[in-house]
Amino acid sequence: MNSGSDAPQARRRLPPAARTPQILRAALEEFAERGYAGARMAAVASRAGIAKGLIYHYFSSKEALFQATVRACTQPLFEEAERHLAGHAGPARELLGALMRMGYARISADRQERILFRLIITEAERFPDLARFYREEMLARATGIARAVLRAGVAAGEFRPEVADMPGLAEVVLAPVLMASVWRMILGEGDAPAPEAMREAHLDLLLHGLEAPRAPR
Amino acid sequence: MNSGSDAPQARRRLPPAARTPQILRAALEEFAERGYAGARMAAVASRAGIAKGLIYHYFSSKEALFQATVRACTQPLFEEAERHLAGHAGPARELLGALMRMGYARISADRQERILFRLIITEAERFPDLARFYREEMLARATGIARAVLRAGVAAGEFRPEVADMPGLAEVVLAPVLMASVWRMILGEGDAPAPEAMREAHLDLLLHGLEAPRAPR
DNA sequence: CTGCTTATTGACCATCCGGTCAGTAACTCC
DNA sequence: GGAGTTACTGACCGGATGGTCAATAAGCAG
Repeated sequence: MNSGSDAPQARRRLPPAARTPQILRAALEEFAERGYAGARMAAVASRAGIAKGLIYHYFSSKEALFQATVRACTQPLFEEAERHLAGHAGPARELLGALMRMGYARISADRQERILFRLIITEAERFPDLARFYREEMLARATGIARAVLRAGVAAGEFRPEVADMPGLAEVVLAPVLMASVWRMILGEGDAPAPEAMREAHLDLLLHGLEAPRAPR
Repeated sequence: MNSGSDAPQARRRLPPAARTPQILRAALEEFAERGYAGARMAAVASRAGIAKGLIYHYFSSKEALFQATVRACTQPLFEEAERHLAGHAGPARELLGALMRMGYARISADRQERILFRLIITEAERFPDLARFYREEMLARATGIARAVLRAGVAAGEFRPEVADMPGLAEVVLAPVLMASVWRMILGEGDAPAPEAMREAHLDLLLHGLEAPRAPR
């Protein structure tokens, strides 16, 4: 099914640097489809086009494979947003709009990211390492970006001064994007609230809610 | 473990009307802790203080037990909010504040509700019935409440007229409450963003973002 | 080509788990 | 108290699954 392009047909020796990501990709698919408990090591092997035993040559157990899988996916997640943030010069409200478009677009396009999020939601309680990883490497990074935008807006006089360091505000600003993703996981593409509508409403609410009164237009 | 109060010590015959909720409660605990695939029927039986076979006297399979478990929990979920909505007379912004306090308080207090939500997130893709149930009985009800508040505010001249029927806005308004719940599931009580801070920031953002401008821009 | 290293295999094991069933006893009705 | 109903038990089964290991062969150095 998945193995059209990269599955070896016969026994084919590969250096670990090539085999490892192949296994991790297969594992992400399997964990995503079945959850941790439901995933079968034999199915991971089959998706990767290798024998089950080989997985244990690279990962000591199912749990080790799971942790490695989650970690391997978060690398490129925030890079784009952070690049955007660093390179932006214009008004904060445009930056906000651009980041919002990026966030909601990702929710629509990137199924792997939703899947990853669901895995974290599902398994964090059982794997404290995973919860810590989410908190430090994902949530903190995301709220950091939101806070930076808020502060930039205040510094430029676009936003009300109070919003610069209001506790909980970054999380509130972020939440609808994430919930759009969650709803799409639960209900599927057809029945979930439309991300574009949410994005427009979200942006409208934020701009009216954050903006300093009598904003120059 | 859980069976301090209602677990029978020896064979004790109970009418189905008493046994069924006992099994459902045990099942909720087990499903919540392990997910669908990870839950063991023997553990459900043990939590309920009965033999495994008895479960199959009441439910035909693991899946039937799961569906019944989810359905049994949603009854009282929205009743309070809807009662509040129907009985309110004052300004919409006070109604909004009251509903917000209620929502965030529930997230803090009611662990079962968070658990239920996670079960839905986790398993909806595999059980289309469950997704439909969530859409119709939970999300639609919740957005309905939010929309009613928005319309009431517009009707009273408190909110900008555009917000009465802006597509996606009800979902955006709702999202932070739900994300507060999700974060609490993932990170636990200690490390999740504080619901009180989120509530205050959320309310502040909403009131500024929804309110009709007093002075023309 | 020869021999060494190690990536790779697939049969195998022990265990666990959903589901069954034949038997048992608690409760009810007469 | 006797008979009938049915809630209840727990041993058991078949299949699935995480994990092991000895054999195998691909690639490489000489």
